[in-house]
Amino acid sequence: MDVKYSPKNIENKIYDKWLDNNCFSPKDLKSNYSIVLPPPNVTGTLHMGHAFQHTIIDILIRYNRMLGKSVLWQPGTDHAGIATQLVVENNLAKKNITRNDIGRDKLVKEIWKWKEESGNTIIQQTKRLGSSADWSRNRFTMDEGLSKAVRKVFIDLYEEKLIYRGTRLINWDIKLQTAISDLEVTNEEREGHLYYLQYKIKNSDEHVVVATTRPETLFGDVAICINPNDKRMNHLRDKTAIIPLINKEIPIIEDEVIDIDFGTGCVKITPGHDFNDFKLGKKYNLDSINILNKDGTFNDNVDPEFIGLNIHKSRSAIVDKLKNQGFIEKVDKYRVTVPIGERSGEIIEPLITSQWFMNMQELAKPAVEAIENSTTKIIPKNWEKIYFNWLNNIEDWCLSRQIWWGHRIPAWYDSEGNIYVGENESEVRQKYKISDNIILSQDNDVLDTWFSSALWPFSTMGWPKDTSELKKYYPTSVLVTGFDIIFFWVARMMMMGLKFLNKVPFKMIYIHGLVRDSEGKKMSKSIGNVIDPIDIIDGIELDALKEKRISGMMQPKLQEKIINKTEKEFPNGIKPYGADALRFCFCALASTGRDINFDLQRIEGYRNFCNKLWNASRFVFISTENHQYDQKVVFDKLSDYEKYLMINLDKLVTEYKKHCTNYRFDLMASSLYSFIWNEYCDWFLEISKITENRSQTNNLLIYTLQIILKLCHPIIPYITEEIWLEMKSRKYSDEDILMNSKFPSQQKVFHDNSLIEEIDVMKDVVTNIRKVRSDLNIHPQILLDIIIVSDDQLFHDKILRNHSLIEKLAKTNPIEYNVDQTKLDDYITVTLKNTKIYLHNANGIDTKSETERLLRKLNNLDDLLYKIDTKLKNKNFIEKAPSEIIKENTIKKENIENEIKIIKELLTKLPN
RNA sequence: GGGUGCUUAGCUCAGCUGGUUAGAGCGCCGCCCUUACAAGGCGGAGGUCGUAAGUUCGACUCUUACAGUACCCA
Repeated sequence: MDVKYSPKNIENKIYDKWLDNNCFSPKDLKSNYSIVLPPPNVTGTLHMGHAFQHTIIDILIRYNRMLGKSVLWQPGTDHAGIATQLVVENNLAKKNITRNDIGRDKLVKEIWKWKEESGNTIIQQTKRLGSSADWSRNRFTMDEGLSKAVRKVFIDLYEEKLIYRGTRLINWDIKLQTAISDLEVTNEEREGHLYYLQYKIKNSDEHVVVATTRPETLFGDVAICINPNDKRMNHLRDKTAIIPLINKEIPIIEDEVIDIDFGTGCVKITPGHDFNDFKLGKKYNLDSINILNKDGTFNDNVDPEFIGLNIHKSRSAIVDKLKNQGFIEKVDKYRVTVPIGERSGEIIEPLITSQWFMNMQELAKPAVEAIENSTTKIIPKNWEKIYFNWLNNIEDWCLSRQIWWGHRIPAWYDSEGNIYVGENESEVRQKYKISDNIILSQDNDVLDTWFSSALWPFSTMGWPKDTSELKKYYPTSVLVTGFDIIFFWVARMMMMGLKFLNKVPFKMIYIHGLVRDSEGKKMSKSIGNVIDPIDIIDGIELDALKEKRISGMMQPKLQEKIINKTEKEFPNGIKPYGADALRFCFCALASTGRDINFDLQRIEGYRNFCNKLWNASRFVFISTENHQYDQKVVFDKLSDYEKYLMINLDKLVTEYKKHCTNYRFDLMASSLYSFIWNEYCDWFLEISKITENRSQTNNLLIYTLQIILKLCHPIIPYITEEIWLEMKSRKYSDEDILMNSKFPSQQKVFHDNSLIEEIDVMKDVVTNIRKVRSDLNIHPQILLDIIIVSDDQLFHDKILRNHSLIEKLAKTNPIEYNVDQTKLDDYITVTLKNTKIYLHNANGIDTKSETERLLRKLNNLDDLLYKIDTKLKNKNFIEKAPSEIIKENTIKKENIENEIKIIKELLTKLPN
């Protein structure tokens, strides 16, 4: 083993070793465990969220593998329809080529080419994290098998009339010229205006004033609506209004949904361009008038002056014209909510078009029930509410997208517009008995990307074929994913799994939080606070980091801001911490599903932990040179401390398992951390240096290290595997590869409480002596003269039995006991319950600081005593509290009083 | 507007079904280069647990209100 721990030198080597030994593919064993990876976009690069997710999944996977299960971790990528097409289109645009120049087939070919070249970036990066997914089974949502599954689901649902074609209002992205689902639209609040428009009343001099944030849609108005309870509006009942500019007559209708307090209490109804109005329009059987072309320009349903102009750009022109003709009463400033397309960043227009939809209500029911009756459990439980809330108010899903990259809808039309759905054209002709001379053309649209992801848990396992994988690994054990895709993905997988396999896709859904920056801000390119996990693993120089963060950033102002921020936060760039430290860090931060504020300082601590483990291992190997290792540990023969260690080691295994099954990775990490650092290293390794039974202690050093390595392996696989190599080469283990080794079983050791107490006393005595040494500034090398006086025989015996440990660990001369106390005037004292520890004042001890120390302690004890005393004097407490608690407090009080007495006595003895 | 979290040491977070002298890591202070590790050792300081009421013998923990904050939905 290298003297220095350097992750760079071991990680790639170890990963290759695992690959060479085919460690990632499932073995054929009795019990099964499986996880499907949420497939990242092919266009994506690894970010902290992925790294966090992979860490958690890999911990579960490696742990269960070591428990002796057949474990499948199914990886893959998602074709990400719009995003991927955009990437390739943008590349073409650099060569001044548009998609229409080359046509559908060629564009799709280009995208496949891009996918082959660049689509694996994220997979390659992922491997750096140590992820032990079965890469040989890597799937892509547009693979032939998965596409087959998509077609089957579409056809089956169509035949059940759960998928249908309909004309209705959908979210239309003007820039991308495609429909998008409501989930892909985010609502942003922006500074805007509320326009008060006057509509003339027919056959009258009156007018009605309508408040609207979108005056330009008035060409599509079909009614004006008032609240029937609004007395101010009585004169308007049953009247007809006239749309300004185009002078079209529209009725005034009444409905209670109208908010009397908004604007004037009158609202214009534009069913063709507003979702609420669309519903109202249906209710009152009103027409829907579309005023837009697909590119967002006005069609000929508007004032001729505006035909062909972009709707967003012509608002001010329309407002001007209205103003000039006196139709605008006033304009107020107003916060408006604007729908924005997630992909394009453009304002989304509600538009009436013909699309494919999936009827969700029926499919949602079993998905709700599965959670209700705990067939699938969600952890943390509070996400269930969100899940229910969405599924219980679900709207039909708009499936079709007007793009070219994706699963083309398996529907064909004849010249009369009849629809035929089937596997392919010839199958359709056969199925519907269509003769060859009738021309059929396939639907031009593709399916929403999430359609194929919804089938992921079973399409990756070969469905619709009845495969052995499905039998073995479906339902999967757990889904590990972020809350942001509960709707997009998790709920839809539940629906599809239940519909087509009659079984939930996973038994458990573990929802993890978002990884944010150290200030709790979302990591985003535009804020410039993104950290690339690879940079944490390999390290990065400041200049390179700055360059990376501003690349592709157009605004110089933003660039400057990001550069300043980066220089401030990482004045020396980022050091290479290695994948293990990153993983341990994520593990330790994965508490109860809340977001993680990622602080680099924290990772440093875990890199140090890896270093500690490395050096402790080196120490073990150095001390056990030429040792004949015996796997059997005979508990009875061990020294008291060693027994104590074994009991605690066993406790650690138990806790670890508990935490892992409860998905409390933070607790898992901290119990490992504290045992290894605070017990194994701080006490055992030190005690081992002064052992009286070298061979037995050596054996235990190795034994404990082996278990520690196994427990650590799921979290920090690289370093543990590397250390294991040494274990193996010294013939301390038969197990070749740590990752394939057997998880430690709990040992049947004695649970000896008095032993635990005894060692705790020993530690207490040592710590107290060290405390005084430090307080009094005595050099660590000087051996102290110690006298121990105890009123408590039991306590005294415990100390006596461990005297040699105390002497060596606290660096003292042989301890004396119960000497004549009158001789102790020039000693200072530490109290420990009923016991006094005297240190000889031979080294010019600073009595002033000693007095201060004692007074400080006395103060604390006084406070404590007061608290307990008031409690015990409270009648109600004595009457109502359980006797155990009262007893506990009484004993506590006695101890404190005793201690106070001793300290006071000491203070009087101290020379001033 | 509706909903859901969060608020504990300078920072990032634990604290299970109410009874602990309220914990950890990092940071900070002091001493020490002791032959596994200075990416280290030993020791220390630091908190009226967001505010206010309530339930209770007893509240960081339960209830309510309020404040701040974050996110989701409309």
